Amino acid sequence: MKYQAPEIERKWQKVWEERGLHTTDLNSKKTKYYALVMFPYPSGDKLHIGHWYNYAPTDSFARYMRMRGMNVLEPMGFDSFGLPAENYAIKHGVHPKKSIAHNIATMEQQLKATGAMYDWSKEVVTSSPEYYKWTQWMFLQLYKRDLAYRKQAPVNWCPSCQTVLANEQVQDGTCDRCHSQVTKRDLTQWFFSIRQYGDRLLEFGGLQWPEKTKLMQQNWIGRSEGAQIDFELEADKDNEIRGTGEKVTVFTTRIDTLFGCTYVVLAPEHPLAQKVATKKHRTEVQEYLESTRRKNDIERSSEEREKTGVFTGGFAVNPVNGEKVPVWVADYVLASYGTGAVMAVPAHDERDFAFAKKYKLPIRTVIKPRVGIAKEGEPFTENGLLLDSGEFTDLSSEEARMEIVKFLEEQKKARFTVSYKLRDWLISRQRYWGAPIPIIICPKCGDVPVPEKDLPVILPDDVDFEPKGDGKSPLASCPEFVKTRCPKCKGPANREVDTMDTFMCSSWYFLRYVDPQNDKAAFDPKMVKKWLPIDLYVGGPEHACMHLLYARFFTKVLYDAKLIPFDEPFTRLVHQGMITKDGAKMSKSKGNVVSPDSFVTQYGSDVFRMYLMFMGPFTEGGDWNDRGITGIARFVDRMWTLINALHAEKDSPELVRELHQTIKKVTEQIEVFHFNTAIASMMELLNATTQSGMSLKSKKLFVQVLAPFAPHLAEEAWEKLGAEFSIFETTWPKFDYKLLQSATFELVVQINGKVRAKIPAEVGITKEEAIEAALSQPGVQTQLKGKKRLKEIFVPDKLLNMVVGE
RNA sequence: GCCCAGGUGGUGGAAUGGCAGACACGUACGACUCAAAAUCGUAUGCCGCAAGGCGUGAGGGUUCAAGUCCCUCCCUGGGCACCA
Repeated sequence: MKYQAPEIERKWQKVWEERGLHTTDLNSKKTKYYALVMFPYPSGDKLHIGHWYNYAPTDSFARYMRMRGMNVLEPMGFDSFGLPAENYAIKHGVHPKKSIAHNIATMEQQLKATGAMYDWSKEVVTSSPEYYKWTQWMFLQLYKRDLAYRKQAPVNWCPSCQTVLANEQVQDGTCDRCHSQVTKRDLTQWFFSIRQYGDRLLEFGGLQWPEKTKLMQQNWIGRSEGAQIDFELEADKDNEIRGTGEKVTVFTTRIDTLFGCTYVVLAPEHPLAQKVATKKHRTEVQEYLESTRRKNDIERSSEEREKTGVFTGGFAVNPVNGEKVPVWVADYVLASYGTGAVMAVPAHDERDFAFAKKYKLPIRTVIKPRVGIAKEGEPFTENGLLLDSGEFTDLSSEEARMEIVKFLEEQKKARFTVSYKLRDWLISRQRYWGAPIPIIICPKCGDVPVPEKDLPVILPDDVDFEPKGDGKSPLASCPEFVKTRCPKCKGPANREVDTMDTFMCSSWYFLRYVDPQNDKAAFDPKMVKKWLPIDLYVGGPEHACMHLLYARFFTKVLYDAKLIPFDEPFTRLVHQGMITKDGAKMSKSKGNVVSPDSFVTQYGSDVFRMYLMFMGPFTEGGDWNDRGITGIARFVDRMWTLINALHAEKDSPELVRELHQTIKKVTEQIEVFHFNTAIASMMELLNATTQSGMSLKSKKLFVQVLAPFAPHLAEEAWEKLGAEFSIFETTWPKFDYKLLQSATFELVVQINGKVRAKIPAEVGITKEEAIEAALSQPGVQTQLKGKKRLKEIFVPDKLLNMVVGE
């Protein structure tokens, strides 16, 4: 009798829904377990293999936790604002509101067909006014805490998406959505001060996160300890510095090399770059500043490109020895990092060295290796001992870094500081499909936040949302939206027309799931206290330095505002791997997309999900292969045959041992997301029953263990075996250590580390007995002929290694 | 360039320092069948008729014993990239 997957799956999905099996009672006294997957954005209208690969195994884990007695919450929702949804709408000539409603409806049906136990009563859709009202409220909380500010700055601009991008959304100088080259624009934009949280975001105490992800965030935050040093600018009758007492502050991590500084470099955007230029050099400097402004990031940071720069004519004074050094402007110095100015030490820095060589600037060695000598013709960039450095000579780099700063600190010419690569989070977007920024710009009062009682600031429907290439938000062309009154002075004012980065929506959605219908608050603090932080969060590693960082930032801000009692949102984080086709990422443009639908129709969702889990370790992903799925299909059919076969009277001790080994293995492997080996052990157990069959009692245990992996099959089998609905309300089987023990084992006999015999032996035999047994083996005897026995290594109940020599 | 992760049969992959290749795909042969498919059974790392030998990217080392630990190098994937 073949297992009829489609019918049976439909049957149980209906029963589960009717009986409300997947509706989590948030007020239950049972221990809570919050299992969450990163919610999808409904930009296409279908679930692809990546969704399945992410969601199905996570659901299996959640089902397992449920059987472990936890009150599991597994919610689902849609991240429906943003560029992908908007671009889809533009392409299909539909209003995004319509297209996402359609796509969500389709995806909901497909998600239900996976058989996952999502609690749809807690669904969240971020583009609904009921939701984005609170996203805007979040903005106001940050604003209140002085963590949101508007500033004119050079920002990343994607000419194709017609919007600015956060630093995190630029990859290799291109837009992470459309891969167009990103250019720079000077715009006034809203930022969040995530940099202020740099140090706290570096802490991962107690979090079960992949080391790799923590490292990626640490590298992205890029904390460096160093010092700022002030170089006074030499007054020159020819420049604008004269009489102003201006100074250049540089940032360095290598204060120990200060005596080797032979020039100072300003970034082209540095405010002093023009001022310091003398009359003679002014034209040249101006031209250089112009030319760098025209270049994009790629051109500016290209490795092959030679460094360029110009001498300003100005000089700065090295505070440690009063030496006058020339001031240059060069675009190898970044305006956005440190102070936008550096002291150049060509002898001990690769970049300064290359620049000094090109422009024939002096190179002065002030650090020597502790042992040996430095290589000729290249900079020595490691720590060492100081040379020709006045009273600091002979100190180690480490000591000198402390001493020199202390010395200059007394004269107020230096101080210890910390720099971060992390930049503040730019959240303004010049696009239509997002939550409007709740700010009113009043000609009298300036930026005024929209009062909380006036939220949400509704995104108008009737707007020509297609970008017109003027770099302005489409909302700017909607006077009904723009024209408003200032909440303070009641005079006429304009609304901010930019919308918020979608990452704002996803930075707090996990709080909303536990109280999704609340129209008085973003969430009920009692519910959040009970249900968060999230026990398990599963999603792709590509979010390491975006969503995951932003969500941590938001959580810390809400914690500081005493709105929530925890400051880390995700206790355990797991990344799924990527499914490829012929080694390549699946994409519509490559035409190598594998659709789950036909496989689900043919084999059922149980088989499909189990195959995805069986392919390899969950975190590794893998290459899709049509053929392998038959292995799982056979397993399911044979399982079904076993269920329906006559129950054996009694199981052999070996089969009982095998059963308990399987329970143990599956339990252990599921905990660490090694679903592939868990399934393999169930296959072994099934293989062991082909001759003997299985007793009813054992079958039930077997089916329970299988349940998280093949929920429909298990529920049907549970019924077939005469047990009461639902298998998911039963308790996960325990394995019995006593039953795992065997009276005999196979003694492995090695000679000089090579296996020469395997002897059945009784558990607990002594070394002497083992040697005796080994010597009786003909194979061992041949190997020992003419050799001297030197010693034996005996591993009880496992192995005997005989070491022999001539 | 820097920082991670990884390299195991024809394929996906498995192995707390203790039998390399579990489990599965594929392949071959057999059973069933008029036949095919499906199913079931047997075999399947490589060389060799065999005894045996060789095998976890390469080369060294530690150890009674190394896929696993250490060193050097090569390759693949991911992240960062003029961050001073």
